[in-house]
Amino acid sequence: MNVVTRIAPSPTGDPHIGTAYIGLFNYVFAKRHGGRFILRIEDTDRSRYNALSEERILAMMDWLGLDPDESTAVGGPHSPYRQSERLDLYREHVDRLLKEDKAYRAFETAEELEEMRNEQKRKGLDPGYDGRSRCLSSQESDDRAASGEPFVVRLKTPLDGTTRVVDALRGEITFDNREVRDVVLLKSDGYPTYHLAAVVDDHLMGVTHVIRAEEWITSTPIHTLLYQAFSWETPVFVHMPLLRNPDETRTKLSKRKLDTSVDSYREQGIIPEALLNYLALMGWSMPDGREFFSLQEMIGAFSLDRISLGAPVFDPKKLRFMNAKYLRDLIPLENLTRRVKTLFESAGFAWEDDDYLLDIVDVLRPRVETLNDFVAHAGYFFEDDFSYDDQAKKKLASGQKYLEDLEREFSMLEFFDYDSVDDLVHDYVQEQGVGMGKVLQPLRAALTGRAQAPSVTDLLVILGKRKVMQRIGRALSYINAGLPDDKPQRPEKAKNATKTRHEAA
RNA sequence: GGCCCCUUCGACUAGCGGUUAGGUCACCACCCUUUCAAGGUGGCGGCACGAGUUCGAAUCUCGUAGGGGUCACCA
Repeated sequence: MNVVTRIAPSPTGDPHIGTAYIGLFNYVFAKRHGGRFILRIEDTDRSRYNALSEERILAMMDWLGLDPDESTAVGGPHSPYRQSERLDLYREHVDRLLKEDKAYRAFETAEELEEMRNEQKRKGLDPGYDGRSRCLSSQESDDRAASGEPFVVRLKTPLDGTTRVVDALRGEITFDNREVRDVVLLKSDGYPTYHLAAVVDDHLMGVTHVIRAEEWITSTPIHTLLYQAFSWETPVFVHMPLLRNPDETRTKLSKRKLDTSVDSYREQGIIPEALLNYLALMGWSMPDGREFFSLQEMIGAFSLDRISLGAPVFDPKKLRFMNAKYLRDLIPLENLTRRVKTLFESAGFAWEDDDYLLDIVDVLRPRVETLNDFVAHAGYFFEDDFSYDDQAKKKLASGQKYLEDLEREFSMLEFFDYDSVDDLVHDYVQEQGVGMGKVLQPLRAALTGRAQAPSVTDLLVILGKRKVMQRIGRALSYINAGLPDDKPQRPEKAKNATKTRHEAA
């Protein structure tokens, strides 16, 4: 079987985590079977339509590396891939259902429907369209439509019996047809609803496997009935468990409870490899239990029977952990440095030699969780006029003598390579007869303005003799000036703080 | 509320009749250590409940409870 899957996002706002999640599984399933993966834009809701959204969804997929074989961007044999451009197709199919008496026009206004629901509520009945327009004669229906009266087209669902749907993960699910309402297929504005558009497009585009979120299970009988009405073969339905909010409610992922925008994770410095890997773990596991694997490895090992049906809670903490693991262990240094370089550039950092970056990234990577952390931690590698934080000041206060000695010692050191520097420092500490920390912590503070930073030897070597001498000198004059408080007491804003920081230098 | 789906440590999960119920995150302790990390070792902690099937159930069946989804001219 030639497998075809699709993802059908609605362009209504920020690219959603859930779209990435379902996209991943559709992509992987298709690739696993040598099939095609389609991205179709479901823009049939004009009221929620967001013009920028489609582009951002495409960009998200591109960033994740889930490249569709067919889409609004790359085209394909079933163009167009934007539902708003396929209106004639839906109209055509609705006409067919109308002609075959499998659907009917309904002329109720929004107010009438509202009233109907209120009455149902009063009587304690289940709410839902009661089929009141079913009995309209075709003559009356045609006349009223011809006269320009607005109408919708509804599916004529069976009044009794059951509809069986098969979910590949759950088996057969049976619905009583009385539970299935005469849903709207075509809205009064001429746009199709999801039900009609998805079924028509999935069929026309040759979709063989519909992998979507669990929330669609209860509308699957509608789709099954539609396939039957058209005498089309139904695709295989696979309903993935719904991602849940990390709070106590356990409701489906919502932007009010969690940041669900993929763009936002990207901006935070989460890398696509990590996000994809984390999402893969939501409901699926590798046969060998490995938790870290690439998209390619997932494709190589994927099977539906390893999907678990429990509702997975999206845990940003573990996502960050996985991201950190990728940054420190899994991404090759050169590759990582390329990505960090861009961020350093936009942070306004300047450097002469890219090898400098390689060293910085190398020592910083065990200490970061996101790409952005590199920028937050690397300032002192690029700026000489940094301020000293409170802890650093304390270290400096107790280190004047050592810094003076080391300034002298370093100045006499001819080769500033790792071994020479390391030997010098160790010899010096030894001859002082004190703990390493006594000496190295003030030195670290002098070099970085912080009490927490990478190994001092690494810092010395990476910064190089010139900067080391300059920074020790600067720290000594700062100590001599009595460690002035470089933070203004006045509660004014950042502008002043920056200015004062420079003055402190 | 009706209907539908789901149920193993706090979270993600392995398990597919016989296991001291395994791993990962988080948390805690210890080790390493010039700080912070990283790393190493260990710990805490779970089969929702009740019947039944079986020599034997986390695993199969039924029921109960709990959670979620869905009941739009939104997807």
